[in-house]
Amino acid sequence: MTEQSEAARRPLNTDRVLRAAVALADATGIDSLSMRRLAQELGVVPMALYKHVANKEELLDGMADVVVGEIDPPDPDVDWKGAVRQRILSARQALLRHPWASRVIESRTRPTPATLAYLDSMIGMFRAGGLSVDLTHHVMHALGSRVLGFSQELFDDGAPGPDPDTQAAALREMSRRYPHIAEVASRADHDGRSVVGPGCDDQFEFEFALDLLLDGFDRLRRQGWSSTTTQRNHPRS
Amino acid sequence: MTEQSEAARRPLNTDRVLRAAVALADATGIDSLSMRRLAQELGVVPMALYKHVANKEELLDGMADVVVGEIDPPDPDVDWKGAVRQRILSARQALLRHPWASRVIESRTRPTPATLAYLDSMIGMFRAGGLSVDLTHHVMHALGSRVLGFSQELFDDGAPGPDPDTQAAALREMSRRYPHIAEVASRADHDGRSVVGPGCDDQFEFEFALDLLLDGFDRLRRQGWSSTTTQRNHPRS
DNA sequence: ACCTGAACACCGTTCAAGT
DNA sequence: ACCTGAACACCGTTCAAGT
Repeated sequence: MTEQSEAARRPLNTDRVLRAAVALADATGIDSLSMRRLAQELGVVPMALYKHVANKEELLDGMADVVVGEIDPPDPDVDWKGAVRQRILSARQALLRHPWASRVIESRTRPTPATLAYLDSMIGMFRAGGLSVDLTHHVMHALGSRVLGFSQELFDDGAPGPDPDTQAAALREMSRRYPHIAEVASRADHDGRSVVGPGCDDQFEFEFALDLLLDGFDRLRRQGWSSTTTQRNHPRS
Repeated sequence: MTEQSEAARRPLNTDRVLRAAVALADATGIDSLSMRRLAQELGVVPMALYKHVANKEELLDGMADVVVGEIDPPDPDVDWKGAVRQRILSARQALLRHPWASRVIESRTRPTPATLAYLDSMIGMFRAGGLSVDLTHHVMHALGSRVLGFSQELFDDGAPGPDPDTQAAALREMSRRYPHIAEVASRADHDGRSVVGPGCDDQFEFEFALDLLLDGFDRLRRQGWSSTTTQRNHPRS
């Protein structure tokens, strides 16, 4: 499209690569985003990209972080439920602005820094609202794909992992940077087993959310709920 | 792997192609499933596959249907809530057996026949349970990714669509085959506008489910809910 | 009429040769 | 030391040539 305009001659950096990739995916779809096409868009030889991103997966990681970074910070002047509600709706808007983003975020096998920061902050909102660590944990699972357009369970399955020492160091570093995630992750369950690591009983988490919804449906059924009696904040356009 | 064993010499048909594709994806992951690799597995030249599937997208459609076809039918001897619960947990198991399936199903731009049949039957369960057409509609949206591991909203955005006549004929055929879907899809909203087609207010549906969950969380918080007091049907293995 | 090998237009990434 | 063109090992799909 833009074939090496003057602007494209500026020296490359990771940020410029990422923003160009996001713009290209927005304009032409994620399927036509290739390293070669992106390089061409930047007026650069394909190999030049590999100095700023290790490979395509890392490019996609960075793109995911750009989108997650667009989510509004929490509003401190609202009660916890309202603040969580606003924030999740803001996340939804970010994903709607970049239709490719849900799929890219879902396909990440490791959480990216911006995603971790977002989750940490979200957990902090529940904790500040008075939810226990235990309840907050299951609540985060229950929101699941709703909180970001992806299921956290995808983050569990993974590579063999490094030796115990580096793992412990990584955990300390993680606790420092994301204290709320650490608090939830290190809770002990009622058997006394510590549940850092493999951790979550996915079947339990799935049923927790499923039953919350089914119970809610049943309550509405008994009340004779109808959408016509519900106020719509955002009328159909 | 198997290089044209005797079994592979049997004449090809769509079913055998699909089952081989599912087996290959199960064994080696969806990323290494290519037309060429699949052909090799079947002891066949790549072009031979194109007599049984039009292209790779159609292959993926067929694979999605194989997985959806594995979901158990509803149990007629259980109340609606229990039956829906069982069925969704069965869907979850099917997806867990084929880790690639969620992503493939999510990436379909058009619903496949088995998916439509599953959704139709699921809607029928809610209707039989006494939920109104209106409530059932929003309930299906609320379950969203939970009902199948994908967000139905993905089905909305799409191609230009054929001329009105064929469209009307397709709608009649659809009503005959999937009566419950038709009933929900053709409901009139309170403005009197008929909402076949573009139809759903996604923002409303998203908030409907979000608020059901948030209200549920708040209720549990007030009750001092703890996971240790909750019976786990499926203890951690 | 059917089948298929070769070819086309792409990929992501490696690597050795050039400056 | 840095940069990059060519090459490698793949893709999905078309198409014309062979039977």
